[in-house]
Amino acid sequence: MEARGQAVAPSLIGQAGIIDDFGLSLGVLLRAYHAMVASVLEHVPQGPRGYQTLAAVARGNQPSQLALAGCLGIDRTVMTYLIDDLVAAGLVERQLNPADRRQRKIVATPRGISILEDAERAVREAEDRLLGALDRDQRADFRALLRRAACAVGDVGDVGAAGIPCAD
Amino acid sequence: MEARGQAVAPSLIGQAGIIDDFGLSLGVLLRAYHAMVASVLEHVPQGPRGYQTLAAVARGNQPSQLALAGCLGIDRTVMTYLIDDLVAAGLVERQLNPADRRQRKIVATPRGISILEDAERAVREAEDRLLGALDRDQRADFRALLRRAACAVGDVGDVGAAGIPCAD
DNA sequence: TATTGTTATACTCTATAACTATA
DNA sequence: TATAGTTATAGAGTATAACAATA
Repeated sequence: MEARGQAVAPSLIGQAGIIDDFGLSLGVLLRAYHAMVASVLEHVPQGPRGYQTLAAVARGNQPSQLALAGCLGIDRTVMTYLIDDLVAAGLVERQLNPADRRQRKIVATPRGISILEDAERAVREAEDRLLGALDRDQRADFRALLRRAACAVGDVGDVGAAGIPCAD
Repeated sequence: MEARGQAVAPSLIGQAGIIDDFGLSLGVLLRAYHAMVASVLEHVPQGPRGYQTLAAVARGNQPSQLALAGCLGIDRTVMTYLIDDLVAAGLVERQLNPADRRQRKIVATPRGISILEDAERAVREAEDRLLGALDRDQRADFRALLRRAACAVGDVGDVGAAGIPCAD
């Protein structure tokens, strides 16, 4: 509802040497990703973030909410609300760790697993639509390069020494 | 200051089949980008966003704040504050368009151009550090694929018909 | 009547601090 | 004393609505 006349130009990204900014492209792509997967994640609370958390719960093996928050790069206070919503939706459960009763181990319910599997398919399709300008090989290349780059930056900083190395 | 013991794992991204999420990788990379360039853009108000706006002002030729906002994908109300700060820093000026006195054409000052040129070099170096896990050819590939993908999503929706086609 | 720019307001997301319980 | 989790509060960032000036 914004670009009506000819006054408002479309994105300048990629327009032959006018503006070709890496950060802007990254931001545009992430925003478009959020918009696209949001419409596909109606059964998952908190959209992409809830989906990523559910996937980390089901596919990973994190012993606590804190560990979960750490590996997703979000705050532990945010994780509380996130888990609250996932529990309310019946997708995960909080289990007390008998060995250390301060920790809550988050496990996916059967329903959570089922929803996740559907969501993974739908998200994958949305991603391919998002990368529609690239052909199959280019999409695969882009995914691989993105993964490698993100993996490397995820390892910098305070982790590293004690950290599990990024299996490339 | 978070991962001390062995309880908190580093990012799960890329860890051999545990979690390999496109959206998570994109988010991680953008956050790291923001952190990296922020430390490099001390002379540019509003960090990456101010930098992108300054670049759009200097490199593009947008007739109004609204056009500027449109091509950067931000709200016109945000653009007002952004321009306010860039003007206060002496990097751009508001010029009234005599042909349509509702519009303000934003132009870069000599100081703005100078700051921009320095910033562009510094940002480029920061980007290469960010993509340090990729070699030279891979970085070039990644930049090109990212640009093409972002360009395509930037063109969808309300623009398109009236829009300038994305010069690929 | 519609559009540009501004201002004020509200809403969302995230970060900080304080608290409880466990160790 | 330190850590896991929760809650409350505050701060960014962003979106919505109302307004003045101009077309």
